[in-house]
Amino acid sequence: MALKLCTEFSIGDEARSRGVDLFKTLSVYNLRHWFDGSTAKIVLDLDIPVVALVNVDGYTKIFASNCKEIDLYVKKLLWSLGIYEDISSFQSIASRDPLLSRFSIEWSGWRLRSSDLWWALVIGVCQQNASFRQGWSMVINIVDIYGRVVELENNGDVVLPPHPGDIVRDPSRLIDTGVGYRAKTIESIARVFTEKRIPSIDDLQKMDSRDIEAVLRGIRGVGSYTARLAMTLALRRYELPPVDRWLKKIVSKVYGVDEKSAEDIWRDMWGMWSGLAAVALTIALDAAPLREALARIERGELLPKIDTGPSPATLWRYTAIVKRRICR
DNA sequence: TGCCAGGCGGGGT
DNA sequence: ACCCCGCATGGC
Repeated sequence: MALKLCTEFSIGDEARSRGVDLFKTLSVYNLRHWFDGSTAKIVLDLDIPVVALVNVDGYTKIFASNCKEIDLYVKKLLWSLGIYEDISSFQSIASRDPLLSRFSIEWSGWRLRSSDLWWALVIGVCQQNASFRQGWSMVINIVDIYGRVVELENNGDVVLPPHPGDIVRDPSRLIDTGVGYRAKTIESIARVFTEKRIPSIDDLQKMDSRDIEAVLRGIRGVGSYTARLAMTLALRRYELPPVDRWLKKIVSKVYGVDEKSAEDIWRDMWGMWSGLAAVALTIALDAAPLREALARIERGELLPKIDTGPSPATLWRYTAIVKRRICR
């Protein structure tokens, strides 16, 4: 399959005038498949498909098989980069926070780059009961095994994350990705999406956060953490934070509260930005495992490092972060 | 080597 | 409303 070049333009001025740092925005939580240090490949629609090439200088090309809805794609690109997201109130809360004040200044240009809802759920499931490294190695393996390469007119090619239909068609290969018992969950999510047993993104966006969470939790294997992470990553809905053991322990330690009330404290502090703040903290601490994260907080090391091995900020530099299983 | 890790659901109380 | 356990896999 080949996609046509529909349009090219620059978002550089727009990004600059809104204080958006495109390198940070494009590189964080990205993979080698979709970022090489200067250009990001952003999948705007997995069904059609639609792909944008965005350079860190802002120069952008949009590719699709059908260029009719180009205005919609441009809008979606700007939305997915968070260009128009006014995070000033997030930054003002962060400036008074012991964990994120430094991050919010040094990384003020970072915006969360949103992804497809189905894919965000897969990412969430891969983080369940696993370390950062293990979780992201699962994601990479899934792309390597199920991803589909499409050509971009005169601009090389791109590997698309698997379409849910690809998983439904042949779930057996999930075993080779190292997801273990999570395979069942990934498969049931894929089925929900292919059978359209879930409201459209537009309909979900009209719903209350609690209701969206309930819809996502209706999928077996998707609990509150995964549902909320997906809402954060795919819908830019941050009012319900994904609280895992990691965040719970850090919050209870740093703010001196019971682990049971960690979520309440976090939501009281961050309000509508709770989910974004949770993701920001993983960046600031390089997603270090709990013990190490607590030690870093103790030492006041609250900015991402570049030499700590795979981390949210450097993930894109790695092709594989753990050894791939040799298939029989 | 045997734990254990950014969850989850099912079963207990 | 809690608490507790098993669960695939890979890292240490």
